[in-house]
Amino acid sequence: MDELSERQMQILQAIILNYLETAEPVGSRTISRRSPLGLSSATIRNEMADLEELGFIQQPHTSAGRIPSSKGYRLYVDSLLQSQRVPDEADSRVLRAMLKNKTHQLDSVLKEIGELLSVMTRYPTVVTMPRLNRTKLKHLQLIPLDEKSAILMIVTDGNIVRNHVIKVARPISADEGDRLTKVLNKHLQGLAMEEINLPIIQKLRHDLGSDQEIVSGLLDAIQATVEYADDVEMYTAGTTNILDFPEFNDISSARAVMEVFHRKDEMLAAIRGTQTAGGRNLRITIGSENELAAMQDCSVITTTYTVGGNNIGSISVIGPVRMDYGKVISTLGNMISDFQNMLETENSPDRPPDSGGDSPPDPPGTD
Amino acid sequence: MDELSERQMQILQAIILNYLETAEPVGSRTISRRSPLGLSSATIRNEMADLEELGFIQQPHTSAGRIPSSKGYRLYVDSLLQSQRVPDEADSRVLRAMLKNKTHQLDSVLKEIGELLSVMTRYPTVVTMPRLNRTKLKHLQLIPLDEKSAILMIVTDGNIVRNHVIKVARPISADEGDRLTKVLNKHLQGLAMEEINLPIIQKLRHDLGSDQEIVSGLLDAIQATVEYADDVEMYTAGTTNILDFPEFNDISSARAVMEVFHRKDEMLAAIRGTQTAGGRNLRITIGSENELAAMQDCSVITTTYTVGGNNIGSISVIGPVRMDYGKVISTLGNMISDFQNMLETENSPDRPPDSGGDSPPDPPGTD
DNA sequence: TGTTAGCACTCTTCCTCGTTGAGTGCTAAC
DNA sequence: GTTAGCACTCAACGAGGAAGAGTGCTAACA
Repeated sequence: MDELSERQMQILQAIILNYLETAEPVGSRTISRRSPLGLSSATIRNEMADLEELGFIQQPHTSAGRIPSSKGYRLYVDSLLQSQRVPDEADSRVLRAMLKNKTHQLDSVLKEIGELLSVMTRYPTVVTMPRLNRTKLKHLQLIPLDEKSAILMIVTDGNIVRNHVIKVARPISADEGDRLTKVLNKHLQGLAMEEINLPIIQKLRHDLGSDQEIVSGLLDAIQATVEYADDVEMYTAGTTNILDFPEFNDISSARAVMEVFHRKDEMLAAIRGTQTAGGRNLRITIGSENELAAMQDCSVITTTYTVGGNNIGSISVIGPVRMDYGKVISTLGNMISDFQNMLETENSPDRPPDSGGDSPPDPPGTD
Repeated sequence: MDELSERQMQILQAIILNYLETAEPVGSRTISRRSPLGLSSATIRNEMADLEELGFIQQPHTSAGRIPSSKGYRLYVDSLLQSQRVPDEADSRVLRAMLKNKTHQLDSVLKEIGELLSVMTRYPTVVTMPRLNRTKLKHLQLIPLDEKSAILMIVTDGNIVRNHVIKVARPISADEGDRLTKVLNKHLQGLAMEEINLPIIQKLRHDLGSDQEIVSGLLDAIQATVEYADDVEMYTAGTTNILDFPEFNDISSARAVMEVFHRKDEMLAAIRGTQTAGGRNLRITIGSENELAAMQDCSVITTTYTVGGNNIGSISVIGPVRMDYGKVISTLGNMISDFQNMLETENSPDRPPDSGGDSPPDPPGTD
């Protein structure tokens, strides 16, 4: 019942390919002419009726051609995922050139990746910064600035840096800054953000000692960072690309989709909700598989990266359901492995960060 | 010739007010009925013919009512600007509450202001961060991080902080870090970014001395900051609000305008191109006064703020030409003066940093 | 039994065309 | 200077009809 015959698969595939191209319902005659099956339109019609009954395609109205359903796309995409991905050398080169020129600021690199990806695929993209709350604190430093302010700098694993300007009641001397820096590091270094709790803060407050006004400013800044770490930073790029597609040709749907793109919480939920595909670091949600009503006409392809072990962020491409899955899967797959490569050569061994990333870390999915 | 009679002014105003409300061409009968002038539609028609000849209103087609031209709006707006602005206490309170909760990070405050403004006015907003290239360097610090990296922190006037993670060929000791920090500050402190030139760099390189590999990493980071300072950071908020308005009801214009909103260079040009209105810190560009073709159906209202003297950024509201100028002018005007106030009390006299972190602004997505 | 030709039928899309109504400009009267 | 009246214009709307794409079904064929 769930098994399709070889011929049905071919017809389904033909319908999907044609529909991806034209955005118009596909008729039996078109398939009959275009596909190498050599069957008459009448035969195709019979098969189509079966495919429709099985839920793989649907008819917008009687006497129109067929369009793939989410279930149909799903089958298509899953079979696509099994095929071997071919690294695109041109794309890779563009990315590497970009990465090379960048200073090693993770957030700006990620922004660029989002932009690049949206230019390469012509779809909107969303990238999220690594979540900081599971990240270990690597270094803290208090830097006296002038009579009334100082900076608390917090560096986490993966060299992500956060600053807080603190107002201080009286000037802090360089020596005092060093002393406070030492105490801070002694208590907090190596802890994950989410491990910082009240008892630790209490002990810290005690050890920091004397000047309550300065100490509470410090603690406030730390607390702000910890709270902020729960938040996820997100960047979108190329959102207007979605308006290229005829399925968003009417204002109301265009509006709805643009609004979702800019609403952070919903966007994050949509990305997080993507289903894990067996084995590979690629999650795909197709059309009605999206929970969000406004996203039912979109598909989301998401991949994740890790920095310094376990704190992860994501890179997603969003397109109409009728998107070019093959292209996006390979482009995104190549990009993420290049990027992850960079992160790793960057963060551990001491090799010049130039090494050509030839083999992607994740082998093609089995099952 | 350029002088309008009192009656003409009243009619023009009536046309504009009606059009702002309905977005439909205004007929003579409407004015005759609605306005307190007590004139028949025929008389209004005669006056309208004159106003049209003078260029203040126009007809979309024969036998339609009149709509204001950019020239008409300009007259209206200029007269509006002369009237006294009434501070809106409610708005002010919202802003102050927001500013209070924020830590003193200029960029996040500005982002919030943009969001807030777009919620309050229901129009898209654009804020730009202060340009750094005229900003004086206040402090530099080199912080050794681990065996392979260090952080160069650069603080400018107005306490804007930039970090660069630098890869180093060998570990830097704390003492060496301090020494390099001292040299950096000696040469660069007090300079404006744009004043950093080759001779200064050369002297700096000489004084930094010994280890060429480390020094060149440092210099690269400084150069990157200087280059970056030329760039302007920009945030947009509420862009989809523009789609509420019937003038962007067709996809092509909606698309065009959304695209401009996300194209940084064009957006900055549009903001910079706004004309200065006499005396006040408010610049308004109306419809066809915009250079950019895609912006001819929009009006831009811009105001500027200054941080630490002369480095300035801007806050803009963008709406359809048919926007509620009165409301935006007063909202934006109030907001900028509150904000500027905050910046000044922040940067000179000493008040304790009022910490009131009770509720984070946006909780991450649930479930 | 699977495949195909033929045919009647269903819908959408597009064009045309008349109607309606808002609004104008002009003229003549007040 | 103001107003009533009237002929005229033009966009918007909807009905009606033709065109065309595509279907399902039936009957014939290999």
